[in-house]
Amino acid sequence: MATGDEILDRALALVEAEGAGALTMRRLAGELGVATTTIYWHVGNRDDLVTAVVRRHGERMARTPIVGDTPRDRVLDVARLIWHTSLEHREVTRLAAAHGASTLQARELELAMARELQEAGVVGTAARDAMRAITACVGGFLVAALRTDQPESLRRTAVLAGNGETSDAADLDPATREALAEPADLPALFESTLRAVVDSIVPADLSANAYL
Amino acid sequence: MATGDEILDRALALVEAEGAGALTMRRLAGELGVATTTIYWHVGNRDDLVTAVVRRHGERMARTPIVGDTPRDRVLDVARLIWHTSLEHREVTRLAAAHGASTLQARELELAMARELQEAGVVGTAARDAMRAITACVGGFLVAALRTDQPESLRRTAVLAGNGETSDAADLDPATREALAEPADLPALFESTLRAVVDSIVPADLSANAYL
DNA sequence: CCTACTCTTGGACAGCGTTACATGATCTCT
DNA sequence: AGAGATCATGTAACGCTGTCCAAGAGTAGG
Repeated sequence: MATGDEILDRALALVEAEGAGALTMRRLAGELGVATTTIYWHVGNRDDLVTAVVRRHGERMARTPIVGDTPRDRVLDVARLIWHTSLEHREVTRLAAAHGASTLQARELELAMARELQEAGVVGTAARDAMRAITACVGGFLVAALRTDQPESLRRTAVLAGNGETSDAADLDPATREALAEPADLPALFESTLRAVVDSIVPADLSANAYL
Repeated sequence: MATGDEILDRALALVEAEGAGALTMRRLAGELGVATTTIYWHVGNRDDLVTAVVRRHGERMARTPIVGDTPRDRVLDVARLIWHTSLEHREVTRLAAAHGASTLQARELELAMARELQEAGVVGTAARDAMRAITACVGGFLVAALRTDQPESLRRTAVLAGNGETSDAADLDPATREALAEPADLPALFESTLRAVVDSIVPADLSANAYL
């Protein structure tokens, strides 16, 4: 009746619809009209469940074609793709992050990035280091972006504006203080930072295949 | 008997000694030789507790003096300081991350960074954007570094090496495949990426105060 | 003395992941 | 066709979690 695939699909739908916190064994079982233990039989642990859900989602994420004229452009595109899809399915992203399985979520896309790097002439340990640096940045911006829909008190704007003891930031330029109190344009910031990082790895010269 | 400060100190010690997962209301109460409800009376929610613990730790983090000849060097130093101290107290970092309170943890140091940026001539929204970009990268590398002490199966090396279905990565250069299977030198990678990001914001020319 | 306030406690509630065990269904082999 | 193994599910419990309520101690002040 309830195959492993059905369970995973339902779990994914549940997460997307009601947030990562809604994925509990009992809840999922109820959703499927089945006993909790059935999930254990088919999928295993909750850890296994989450891992499987994240992996499945990661495979779906990688179905978007990668565009760009030069290999370097395509590397950038993969990074943007991770950023976009992760934000689009933010609840799954949150689940993956809480589980420490973000790498699993982006696995397919990271491999795609490795392929594009290879076309750009970056292979071996250099390719690995490039990927780690780029994905680290993407990940960092992602957690920053995901903090956007959090209780106000923990948002960067509130924390840095210095609620309560305002004395800390007293020696800052008023313009800076004011700027810190309102949110930044994270997508734009992501784009420019990403370019800086990629440039430091895949120089723009190489993008035209001049040296290949 | 049990003041709020004592509770927070004990909680912090507990987290540092036995990990973020050990911070439970009952456990902490037992540690203090006190009923669980006492914590609620003094500190409040568990959310409040974690927030307070992270904030307290954040204040302690900011006691290290910032060094560097030029403002730009000091910006770099603050970023490295966040990186170092967060790794040194990784359990608190983990707790903060799980709580979405990383900003709170690094608040004091981020403000210090704002001060150094100001000295480098970066103010207003430019300063805010610079901080966000830098801290996003630091945060990204941190979550990557913290993944190091995770169960093997979720580590990047294992995930990307493609356990199970090895077909996915088949079209990659063997050298790249091999490199992906073993860990990168994250601290070195962090350093170079950080420099790239900071350079894109605070040009090295400015570091000598030539334009100020 | 009695009241008011601060602090602490024990005991409960609902929810969580997980397991041992029993039950029925399905299939296979003789 | 009947016996037995395997698969698939259900019941009920264990220990853990955060949280809250009512009630009790202790200590001041009128």
